[in-house]
Parts: sequence; structure tokens; C-alpha cells
Amino acid sequence: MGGQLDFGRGLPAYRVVKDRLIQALATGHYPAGSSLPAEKQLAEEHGVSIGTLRKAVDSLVSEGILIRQQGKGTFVSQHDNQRLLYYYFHIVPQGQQKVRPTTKLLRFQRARAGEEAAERLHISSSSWVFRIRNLLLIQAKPVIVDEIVIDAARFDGLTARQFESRPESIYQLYESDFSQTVVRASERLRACSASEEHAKPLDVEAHFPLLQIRRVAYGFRDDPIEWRVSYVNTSEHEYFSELDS
Amino acid sequence: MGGQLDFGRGLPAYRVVKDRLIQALATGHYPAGSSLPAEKQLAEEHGVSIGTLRKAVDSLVSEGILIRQQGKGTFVSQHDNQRLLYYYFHIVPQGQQKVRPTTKLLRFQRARAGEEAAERLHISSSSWVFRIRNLLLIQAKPVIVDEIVIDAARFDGLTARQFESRPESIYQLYESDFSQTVVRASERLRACSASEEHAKPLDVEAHFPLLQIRRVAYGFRDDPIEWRVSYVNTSEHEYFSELDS
DNA sequence: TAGTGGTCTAGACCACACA
DNA sequence: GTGTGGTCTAGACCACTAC
Repeated sequence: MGGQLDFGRGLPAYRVVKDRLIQALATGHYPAGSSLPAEKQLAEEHGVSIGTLRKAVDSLVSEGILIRQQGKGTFVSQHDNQRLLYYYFHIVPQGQQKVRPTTKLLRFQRARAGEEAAERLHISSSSWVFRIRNLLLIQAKPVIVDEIVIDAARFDGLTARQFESRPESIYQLYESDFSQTVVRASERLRACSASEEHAKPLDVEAHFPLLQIRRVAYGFRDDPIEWRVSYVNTSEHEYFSELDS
Repeated sequence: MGGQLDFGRGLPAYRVVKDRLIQALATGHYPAGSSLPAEKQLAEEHGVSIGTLRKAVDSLVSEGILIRQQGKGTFVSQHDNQRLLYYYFHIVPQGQQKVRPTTKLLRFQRARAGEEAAERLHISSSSWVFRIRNLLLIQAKPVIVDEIVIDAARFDGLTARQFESRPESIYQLYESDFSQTVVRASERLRACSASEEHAKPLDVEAHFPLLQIRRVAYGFRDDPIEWRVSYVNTSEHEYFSELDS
């Protein structure tokens, strides 16, 4: 067939195929880490040519959702440490490369969302959430305090113990234990004065200038998964950002 | 022909074509704003099929170097205001969209590079540079002080008057008057205390927490074009960052 | 050797811009 | 209508992986 539109509302075929693949990913049809069928077979399944199928997969690969390995197959991207460190952790030692941080749980509580978190997470302000305070140390120095808020309904049954004994990273925990896969995030940064509450764990004086990062992390369907406010001591570390394209 | 390798050292054809296009762009063969030949013709010129040619162009489009317009042609990206605002200006009013800033030149001088600028710009520390201090106002409020350093050899003959009477943006000036096209940048952010020097133009008290942004801007060939340190009052504005892919 | 993704072709038709 | 980019096909062969 030539230019068939049996598909959707005028969408090109590769877009339709891409949306179907996202659908399959979001519903757990292809779990994180699993491999997709071969491209030839996928093309047949969706009734498109291999070139068109590849265009759909190309797009998901460029978004970091799928990973192709020549000779082996196409895999659903996992939140392995390398990947996480690369995409979602932008704090580096002054002029150096990235280093993996260690963490210490400072607080874990179940509470009402409140105004700001509710807005960010698209839930009502009276919804239950988990509020987690986490200290990150880089090369044994306290550098970041994270204030994390997640919807209790999405992370039903999460406990402090489970949180502390997570494999490595928090997003890995979200994925492996709750099927919540973070695929993108948006951050807003400001400079602020350290409050007593944050100065202490960071081992700085009150009113010391800190970098504040307010992040929303989103899933496959652009649904907000996590709201996080980080306070960073940037005296020996910095936030690194590439402005491409 | 099938899998011809008359091209380069084992590089795929679309990569070879892409490199040739970059070469042509860097040497001014296709000036900023001009249109490229039609894809069919380009494909013939480079001896590849239209699909392969498109793959090369796709890549340059995704990097923001070329812009396609269906029915009209493919154009060399200009540093028009929209584009600049979008890619290289990440300061937004609290929770709002981007707004175009106005500027005021505070200082313009010719000086020696010094250690840090020399390292960033890949020149010797005794090289001549222009040091420019620029104030940016958003909705009439002073928000950013930029300290800009550029290699005097690259921007031979630049004058304060020329700088002040630039079309709109600084990168547009670089491009139109000196054929220096910025295609990407990397930034490092920290929180700091306002010095007297920066507190005054920003209309804040000394030691007020400011966001410091240290940026290197690069050209087609990954050559550093500009070194810039910005100081931002983030009490009513913030730095916005998308973590995709 | 068999199976996977990576590259490439030589067309075709569609959607859009402009005269 | 002519010319442009946008999409799509139905194969082919190459490079890599694993057995």
C-alpha cells in the first residue's frame, strides 16, 4: 500500500507506531530491561515497512527510552547507575567529572500534600504523600539536601526501611518496586540563603548561599511522578548544564 | 551501487555527507539565513540516495543548525531572536514564560586574557581580549550582570559603539559582523554572595545570594567563541532547565 | 551459522508554499 | 502548476553478537 491512513487522525504511520510502543511500555507489556521483538517482526506486527518501524524506534532511542545494541537487540532502558548519573544528576565537583554520591536518610513521613506539591504532582492538596529528606555526600562531604515529595497512592506501601535499602538510586527503586519510570524532568534553579534546617546537615552557617533546585520528574505519559527540592552547597561543587541543539 | 566505501575511513555515507555539509557551513559556503539546494539536488551532488541525504540533514536539523520548512526549503539557522531566546537564555520570571530582556552596557575594555579566560578560550593568558560588562533588565528590573570575555583576534576591530548598536542579541552580532556562529554552550552554576561591584547595578545589598553562571559558547568546530560569567538575582526570576533524553 | 541492528537504495505519493 | 520538504516502501547488503 502507498500512503495509507487507516491509522489515526492524519498522524503519520511512524507516529502511530511510536504511540503504540509507548502505550505498550507504559502498561508494562515490555518491562524495563526486557528486549523488544526484532525490528523485522515488529514491522510486520504493526503493518509498516522496516524503514517506518525504524523511524518510530529511532525517536524512542533518541529520547533515551529504548536502547539499541547492534547484533543483540533493542532493549527497554533501565535505570542503571550510569544512566541515572548521567541524565538526572548534574552536580559535579568543581571542574571535575561526575562522582557517585552516598546518601543518608534524614526524615521519612506520611503527610498531606499541601499547596505547592499538590500543584506540581497534579493531585489535591489534601492527598496523602510521602515526604522524604535525604542527605547526599560526595567524597564523604555533605553537599546536597533533598526534600522529596511523592504521591502515596502511586507508591502504595513504601516504607522507610524499603527506601533506605534500595538498590542504588531512588529512580531505580521507583521503577523496580512501583513500575514508575522517570523519563524526563524539568528543573528550576535559584540562589537562596541557608535556613537553620538545611545549614546544619550541610555543615555550613545559616544564611550561607545555597543553590536551590526545584524538580518535577515525569513518566512515559508526561505524568508527574516526583516533586523534589534540593539545596546544594556549591562552594566545592557546581551544577553542570549543556545547551545543545 | 550497494555498500560503497569510496568515502572515508569506514564512516557511513550519511556521516560523510553531514561532515561535508558542516564544512561548507563553517567556510561560509552556505551563509546564515540562506537556503540549501533542494534535497534531490543535494543528493545528486553528493552521490547518495535521497534517503541517505535526508539522514544527514536530519541530524543537522536536530542539532538546530539547519531548519526545514515544508514546501519552501532548508535554511541555515539564523540567530534570530526567537531561537536565541529559546536556546541560550534560560532565565525566566518566577513560574512564567520567557520574556525578552533589555540591556545596558556598563563597561567595554581591551585587556589581557588572564588565567581563567585563557584556559576557557584556548588562548594564551597574555592574548588580547575584549572584556564587556553588560546589565540585563527584565520588565525594567535589573536581573543579570554579564561579564563577557572574547578573543580580540577573533573579533578584530570590535568597538563599544558597534556592540551597543547591535541588531538585537549578542550572538547575532557575532554571527553577522564576525562570522562566529554559536551552536552550543556549556554552563556551570553556583550560588554566591553578591560583591559590591555586582550588588550595585543589580540594586541589591552586598552579600545577597546570587546565582553565578559560567558559560563557554562553542562554534561549528567545537572551538570556544565566548567565555561569560553571569550573576543573576533570582528573587523574582529563575533558571529553567529541561532534562530530557 | 543464524539472528540482530545499521546502512542504503530508487523510486513513489502526499502536504505545503508560491506564483 | 511547479518545486519544496514529509512520508513510506520492499527490498538489499554490511557489521556485530552469540552459539
